[in-house]
Amino acid sequence: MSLFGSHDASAGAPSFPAAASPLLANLNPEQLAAVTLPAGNALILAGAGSGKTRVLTTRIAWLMQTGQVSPGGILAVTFTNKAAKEMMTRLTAMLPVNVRGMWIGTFHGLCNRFLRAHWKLANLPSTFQILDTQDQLSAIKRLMKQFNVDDERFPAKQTQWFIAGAKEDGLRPRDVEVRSEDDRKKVEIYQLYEEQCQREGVVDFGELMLRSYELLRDNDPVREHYQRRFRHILIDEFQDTNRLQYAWIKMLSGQTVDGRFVPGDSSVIAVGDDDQSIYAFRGARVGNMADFVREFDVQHQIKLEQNYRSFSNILDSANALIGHNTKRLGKNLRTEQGPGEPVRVYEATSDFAEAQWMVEEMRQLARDGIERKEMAVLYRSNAQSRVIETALFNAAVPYRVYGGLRFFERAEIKHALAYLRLLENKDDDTSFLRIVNFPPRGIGARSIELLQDAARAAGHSLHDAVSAVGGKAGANLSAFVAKIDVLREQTVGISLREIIELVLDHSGLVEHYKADREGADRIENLEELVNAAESFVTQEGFGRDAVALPVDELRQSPASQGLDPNRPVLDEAIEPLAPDAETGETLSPLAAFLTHAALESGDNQAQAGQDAVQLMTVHAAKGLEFDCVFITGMEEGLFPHENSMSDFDGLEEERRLMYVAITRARQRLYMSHSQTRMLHGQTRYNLKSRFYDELPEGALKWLTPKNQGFAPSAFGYGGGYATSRGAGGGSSYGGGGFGKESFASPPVPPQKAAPSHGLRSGMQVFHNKFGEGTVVALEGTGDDARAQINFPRHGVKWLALSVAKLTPV
DNA sequence: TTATTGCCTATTTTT
DNA sequence: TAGGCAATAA
Repeated sequence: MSLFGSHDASAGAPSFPAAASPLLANLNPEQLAAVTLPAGNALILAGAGSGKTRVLTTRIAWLMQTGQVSPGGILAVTFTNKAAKEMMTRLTAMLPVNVRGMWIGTFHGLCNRFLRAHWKLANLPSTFQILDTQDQLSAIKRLMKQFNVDDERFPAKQTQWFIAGAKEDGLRPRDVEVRSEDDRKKVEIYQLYEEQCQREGVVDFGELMLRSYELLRDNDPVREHYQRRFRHILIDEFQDTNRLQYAWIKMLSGQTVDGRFVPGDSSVIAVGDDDQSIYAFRGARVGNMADFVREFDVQHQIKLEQNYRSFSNILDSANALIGHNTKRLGKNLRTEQGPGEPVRVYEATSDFAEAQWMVEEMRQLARDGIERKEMAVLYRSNAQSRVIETALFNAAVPYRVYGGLRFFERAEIKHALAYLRLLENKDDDTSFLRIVNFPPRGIGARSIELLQDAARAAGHSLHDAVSAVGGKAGANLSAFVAKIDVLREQTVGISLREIIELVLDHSGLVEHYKADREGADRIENLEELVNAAESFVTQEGFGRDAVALPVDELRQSPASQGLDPNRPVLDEAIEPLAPDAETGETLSPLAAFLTHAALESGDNQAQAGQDAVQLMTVHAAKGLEFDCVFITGMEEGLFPHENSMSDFDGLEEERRLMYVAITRARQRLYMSHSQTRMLHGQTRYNLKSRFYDELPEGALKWLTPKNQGFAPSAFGYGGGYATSRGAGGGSSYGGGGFGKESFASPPVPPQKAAPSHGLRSGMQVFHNKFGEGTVVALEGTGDDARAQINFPRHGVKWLALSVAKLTPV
């Protein structure tokens, strides 16, 4: 196996001369090698800021331009809709190709498209709806109530996690290993949930993947068709794939013979960065990268290590930090840019002071001509944003917080969508229940219970069981169902926009929110929904994701794609596979829009485009870059997060997270921590993050004196703090070429007296019964003071300091 | 049936 | 501290 490192990148000599295409201009040797890889499976290890997306799109364009594949022969998978869109935009800019007909999208988007085309074989109704996480949870809650499952013992959230996890591992209820009574119960609920979904014609996210995986697995003609068709498969963010996604890729690109996977004729290119794997907590398996190399008999591995984003002080910090991880494929970023500014480190006395300092620093940066949208504040957990927001708000600095509710997740939008979904699929009980009594129309819990009983008895959906309920409840319910049915009839033959306007008018939603004095925003959002639908119809040609491919598109000629017709296209001879076309080949605009809404939850904040400081979690920052980055809350227990500190893998993931945070910065990087912090309404005293110790001293500049950590002799606490700005501290600012240094408000001594117990997190203590342990967290003062201590032998415990006898070691 | 109070919990998140 | 959710009173 040849390893194309930085020095012998040309060993991956393209079979097509580089000069032949302007596409290949300005690629570095590694990038060029990756773009022009010969057919075969390959792994591209793409470091942060190494031009990964460019390589990926150029590869696709090059393959098509050189006639090695037609647009229909490409399968490109990304993790987010944003990435897919970006890829299509860039591709369009490179080649006059109809990207809409191409199979470029997220795993879920592509699976949806596949299932829409083969709904019958997949045993789904043609109108199947997609449950998002919220819908799934409420479906599970409903089911558990119906079957009287003890929700103390089996919290709905946990059950949801169990089901989603099983599906991600490709396990149906009968495949799940049962090792306890609780397991048995959970599997039983899983089974019931599946039956409920099937009855209602809905699929959750995991089901989209699993169902299409199984269809490929069990249906030879279908599998063989797609295997022949997708000659080039490219997967982005491979380190984030889960077991099922990996199995899905295998299914599309080879066979398993005698339990052993044998790669097929297609070329699979996996692009990823194990150092940026930060989603293990939700099922991502970095191990897929190593498995891929082994199982796909990878002949070519290329490392993209040239970084085009950051100065070397920043990169050196990132490299040094991630070097402390043991489980790595191995990679080192380098840059041709100079050292740049040092990484600035600041210790504040309180989270409030930390935010204050940051605001001042930002003002200075702004005066130096940095745009606010080029400044980002990163934090480990969302709760940390509050103080920062307050400080920014008080200083009248515009800011934008990422995270929180997205457009299609808002309650009013979900209500409106529920009406629309019910028009499309009357059996969707989740949607039915969401709106039977919203706006309130006198249908309470009792009526709904009656209806559910009737539905269960008759084996009907709630919609169909209404006639079986008598009395006043029945009358109300009938009125509701009649309203829906009338709406459905009225929507025939009118545009999507008109359908939505009709529903908004007749559902009473708008009226309801008008009566609410805080409903103005919600009405605005509902109006925005009309706009969203409108632009969906016009821009997206409704339903790139949702529409089953017209048969013709499967065999577009190169000429019709705007490509050079003289180039040989190798896969033209594939017989098209007709979609299950019973109800026509395309979905109605409404159905397509609903799919779009479920698969793409939309932006989380509308006021984009404004020049505002960007606030987000480190996770949310992945894939983004900024001129200036502040990493805040660099404290033990926060970053690394306390819940991750106990096990080795958890800590390594925290370190990767830190690595992601550092590599977001182009020019300037700040890190800060605080001596005290309000968390959950209590003051905590955290030690500064261990990650500081893993950074190269030479790349850092401490704006406040570097605290020596906590010397046992200073057990009386507070030793360093009040004086932390002491002699000569923090004032040695070299004014770099970046602008003037600023140091606005010096740290203020803590307002509150230091706690008398003198413990600090990170300290080693001794307990008579539990032995030696490490202080993880502290809270409260006086008699209420408690310490959370990790005892290697007894686990993590909270101890009241007024009771427990602890001695420092 | 609806409004209110009180309790509980509290990483990271895309599809 | 604050938000979400469920039991409780009107």
